[in-house]
Amino acid sequence: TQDIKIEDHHHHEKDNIKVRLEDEELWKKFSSLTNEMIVTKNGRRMFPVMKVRVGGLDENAMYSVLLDFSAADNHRWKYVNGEWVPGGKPEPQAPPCVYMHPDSPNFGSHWMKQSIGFSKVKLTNKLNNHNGSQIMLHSLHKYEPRIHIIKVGGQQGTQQILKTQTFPTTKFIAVTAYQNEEITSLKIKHNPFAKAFLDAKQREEIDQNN
Amino acid sequence: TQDIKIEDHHHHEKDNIKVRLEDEELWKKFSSLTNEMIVTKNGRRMFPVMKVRVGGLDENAMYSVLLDFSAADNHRWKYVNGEWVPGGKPEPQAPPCVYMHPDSPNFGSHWMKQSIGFSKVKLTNKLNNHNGSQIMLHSLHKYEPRIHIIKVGGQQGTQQILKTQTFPTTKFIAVTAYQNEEITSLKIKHNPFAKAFLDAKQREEIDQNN
DNA sequence: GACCTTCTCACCTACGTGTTAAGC
DNA sequence: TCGCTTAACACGTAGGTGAGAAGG
Repeated sequence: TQDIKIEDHHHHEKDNIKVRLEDEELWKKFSSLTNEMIVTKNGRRMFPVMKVRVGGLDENAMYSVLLDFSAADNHRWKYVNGEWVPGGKPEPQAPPCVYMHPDSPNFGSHWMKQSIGFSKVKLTNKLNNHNGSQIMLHSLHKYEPRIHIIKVGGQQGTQQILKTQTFPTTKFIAVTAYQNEEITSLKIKHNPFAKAFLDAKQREEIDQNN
Repeated sequence: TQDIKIEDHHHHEKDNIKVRLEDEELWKKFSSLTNEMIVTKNGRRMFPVMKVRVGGLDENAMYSVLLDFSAADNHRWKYVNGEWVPGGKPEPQAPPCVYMHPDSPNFGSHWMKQSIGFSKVKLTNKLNNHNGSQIMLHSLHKYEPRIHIIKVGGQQGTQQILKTQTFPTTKFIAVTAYQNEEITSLKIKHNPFAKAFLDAKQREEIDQNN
């Protein structure tokens, strides 16, 4: 029966690959308010950061891990009266570019020994000639991040998508400036780089409660 | 005749690999004074930074690039009367650890498209349990940096050293504090992270000239 | 004492934040 | 005007320097 298990494992390699989102509680806080991500000319990091844990890879095989953003719909969105509402006309979506995790390519053992963070990816609203760290998105459109696991071939350089995983709680609307103040407060509260605004915001909230 | 060339290329793959040092003029300035590198408990970066340009790899094959430090001799060195002199007894050298460039493993095309810098490697005088970014050296011993090109095998995970290159101008003595003031001045002059001391030192030099 | 090592420090580099005012 | 975008800015994180005093 052990032989059968091993054979089974090899025949269904793809099915055994698991991709789990980390920090899901944090993502849910943002998601429940409709998450927003800033896009700038030079590119802005995501917060929260996409972070996944991968299992089921062959320790000695070579993989790349990719991140991209699928258009959640074709609408343009608008923030009116404290609510996000879809705009009028569906627009054709440009083909989404893809971000390759900087550790790529690497062995299955590398990808599985610790969680894989995408802190370095930058979201932009300009078509940049720059490096591969920037992904172009359309402002005021909704996106859903996706992780792809790719098997890196041997000498012939072939690449094959083994697994694609989406994460509904990580959906967001790209913006050039935050629309929902509650999103701003959550970002300031949890992102260490925004600590400069933490005390000020906290004081405001306290003042409002008095 | 073209077929012969291609065959020849494959038979002598190793011989075609070239590893060239960058910033050699800068290295020479330090080398002419006998270069020193600080080692600390937590690890200190090198300055100048080892930076090489590699050619002659197979674009689609997978390689890792390694850095280590061979003992230039078995002596302990001493700085007396403004000169480095070898100490008395030759000592057995511990096996040198090796630092793997963080882009490893990667395709030949990746390694060849731009120069490969080792800015992140840290030199330490303690056996650290830490990560793989630190290399342990013995203080007051002389070392010569080496670059290794390793071919990463396919499924079986084999690794084979294809090329080892040393760079005489990058030799240095590991120290816990700079001995030669001229080395200190050169480091301050060229390392951006030491800019805090640039003005002070410059003023001193100017004062000495008056 | 002489020599070498360790620790703390001020001062940088490098760059990630939301804010705000100006631009379109 | 209104809606959206841009650029300059103050204020953080994160960490790389040699100096200098203290330790061994």
